Amino acid sequence: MNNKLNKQFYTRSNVTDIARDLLGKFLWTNFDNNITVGKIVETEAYCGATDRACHAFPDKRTERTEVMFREGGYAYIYFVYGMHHLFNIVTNVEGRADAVLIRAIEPVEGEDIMKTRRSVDISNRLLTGGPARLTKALGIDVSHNNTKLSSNTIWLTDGESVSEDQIVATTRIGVDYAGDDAYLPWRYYIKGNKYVSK
DNA sequence: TAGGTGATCTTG
DNA sequence: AAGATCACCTAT
Repeated sequence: MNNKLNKQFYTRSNVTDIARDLLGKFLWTNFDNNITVGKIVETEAYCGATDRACHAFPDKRTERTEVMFREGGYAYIYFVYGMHHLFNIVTNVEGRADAVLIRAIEPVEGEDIMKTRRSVDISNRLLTGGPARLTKALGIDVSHNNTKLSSNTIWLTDGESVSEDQIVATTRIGVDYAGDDAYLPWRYYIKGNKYVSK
């Protein structure tokens, strides 16, 4: 359960498969010997070639989206609303701009460090449920953009297996600008998990 | 439910 | 060069 996910996992071509498979996986960070670990419980898939909700649509290379065109297994982190850092996992082969947004984790290790970073003293959804809450809890910000996810600062491991009947697929959050693509059921979460965002 | 906050992309 | 927009959170 602590095996690092390998390149074969990240470079598969179907981003929605990867978004589902990421549920239950463990996301680790180690900054200045502060180790924090969360179980991924909510994800969203984005596809640069076909999906209007994706920053890289339609295969548009800009300074910001360049990392999404790399081969799978890198971090795409961007800054929004003047204050929030959102963490994505780049997938597919080089030249295909797909990514999975991590929307919620459940604390596994280092919960006290997470509380300190978040400046709260709570042990519920408000600690790590929500894409900006989890990056803050894990100490991730845009300076970690482009990090290879087999590094020793940010990485993923096998975690816990999640069966198909525990997975809910529904529409993505905050993508109303995407026209019909806003209705794609590309948000996935573990049914009943308390850390899933609202 | 509204306001905060700044990078990014378009000319709204 | 300026203005709208934004894969959100917090406190009212």
